[in-house]
Amino acid sequence: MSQLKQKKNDDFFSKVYEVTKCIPYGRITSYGAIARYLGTGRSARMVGWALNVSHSNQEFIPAHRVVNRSGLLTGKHHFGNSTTMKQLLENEGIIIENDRIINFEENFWDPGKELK
DNA sequence: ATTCTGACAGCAA
DNA sequence: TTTGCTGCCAGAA
Repeated sequence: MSQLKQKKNDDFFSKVYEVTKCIPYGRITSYGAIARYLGTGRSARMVGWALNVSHSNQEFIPAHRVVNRSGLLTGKHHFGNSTTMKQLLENEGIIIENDRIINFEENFWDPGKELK
């Protein structure tokens, strides 16, 4: 099955998926937090990139729980409809206004702190 | 092989 | 204060 194309366990991406899937219900985190947890440090962009390809993953990635450090739903447009991400988060008890999470710090979930 | 982009973050002016 | 530029790493053209 063309495993030749498969990288070595997706290394970086697999970690991003794992952490993202570990985000508890009603919790949210930031790209930088995940990137920092992965050890990539400031390459938070890669986290977003990984989530971008997360659609290729058969597993459901709660990418809607991942936002930028400002709590802004930057990638909402990637959920099909711009309102999908907002609906999902609100469904989990996250308060969103103007595509921004109001209780961001309250429900913030730090992988490096929670998972460790 | 080189160049550009990308769901960010940090720092400078 | 706000605005904008650079830096980060990895993948696609």
